[in-house]
Amino acid sequence: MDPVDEIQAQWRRHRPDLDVEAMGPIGRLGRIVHYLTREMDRNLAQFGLTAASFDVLAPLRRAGPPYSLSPGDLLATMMITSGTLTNRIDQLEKAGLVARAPNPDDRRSFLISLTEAGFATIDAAVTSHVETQKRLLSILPEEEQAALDPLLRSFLAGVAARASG
Amino acid sequence: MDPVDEIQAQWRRHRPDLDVEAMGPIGRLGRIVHYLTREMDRNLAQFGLTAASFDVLAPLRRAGPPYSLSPGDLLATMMITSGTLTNRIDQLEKAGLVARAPNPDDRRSFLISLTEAGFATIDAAVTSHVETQKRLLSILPEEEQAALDPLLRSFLAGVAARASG
DNA sequence: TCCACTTATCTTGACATCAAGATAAATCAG
DNA sequence: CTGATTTATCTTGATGTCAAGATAAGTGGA
Repeated sequence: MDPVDEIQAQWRRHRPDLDVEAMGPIGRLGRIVHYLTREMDRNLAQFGLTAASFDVLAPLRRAGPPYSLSPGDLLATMMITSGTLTNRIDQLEKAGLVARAPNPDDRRSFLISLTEAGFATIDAAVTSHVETQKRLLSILPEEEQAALDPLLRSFLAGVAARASG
Repeated sequence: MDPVDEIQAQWRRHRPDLDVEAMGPIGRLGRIVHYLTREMDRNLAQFGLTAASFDVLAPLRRAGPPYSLSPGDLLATMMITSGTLTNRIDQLEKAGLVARAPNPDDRRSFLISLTEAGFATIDAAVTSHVETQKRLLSILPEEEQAALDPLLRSFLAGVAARASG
């Protein structure tokens, strides 16, 4: 009886007409992600970053030289609204981790680039970040990790297909 | 190559020293939950609820008669801070879905109860909510659902043990 | 060329959340 | 019984997010 089982049991007692089967896996997914997120956030905080700022710096870093992308490029990878991204870039610009420059290809747009400080920060943070992820995933025995990933792949593919197309 | 694979491939090219294996399953978990959450939120919105308000009303409903709990009882089930809960209860009270009454057992505390309107709202919402969950989970073929849940159970148990004890 | 339409980004206003601290009541040791 | 500590909830101030709309520049057909 994990906490999700308890919740299902309560519903079964007080709303026996409901089919609460799906609540099990979906509830567990949510809780797992909640805990993982909290740990990853704690780790990033050591570098002065939040998940939000990490998610802007990381695409710039992994894009390779010259470490610059337009807000639109960033948005495409990020499941947030444009206003949120504007705000995140503002904060990172104030912190000196990125710089805005005019986009020579499109005067409506900008190029957001890592500064030297931004490069150093994301490089150190991502090194620690992947170690944290490895540690968190290793909570699950290796055979179970191996069994889990194909299922997540399948689920994500289905869910994304339904969301976008 | 799903979007998470693309991100890993970029890191491997530009930071070949990193072990980005764990990013795969952890990234997929996050994205799956993001999509599921969005769908569930949309469904709840039809009842004038958010995930936040649902998460207060639901424990009251499944507690059974007299459908009342203290803020502390609610907090224990809810992974949020006390200030957030205060605010949620304030909103629900304004909306007429719950009522605050003094707690006869402890004068520091209150009893939060479903009003008639609150009861009707959560009863309709949860009926639709479990149907939505069932529909979302059925994106995954049944054998894969059956394989997934034990893995999530194991992962949640490990992660929760690490978080709390 | 010109106008309508689309695209890229930013702005505004409302709201939910958290961390930290305040308040008040309960508990417990002596 | 008293003072110190703990517990339960609320308050405050800062921040991040979104939805909707504004602004400005690019695009394409007549």
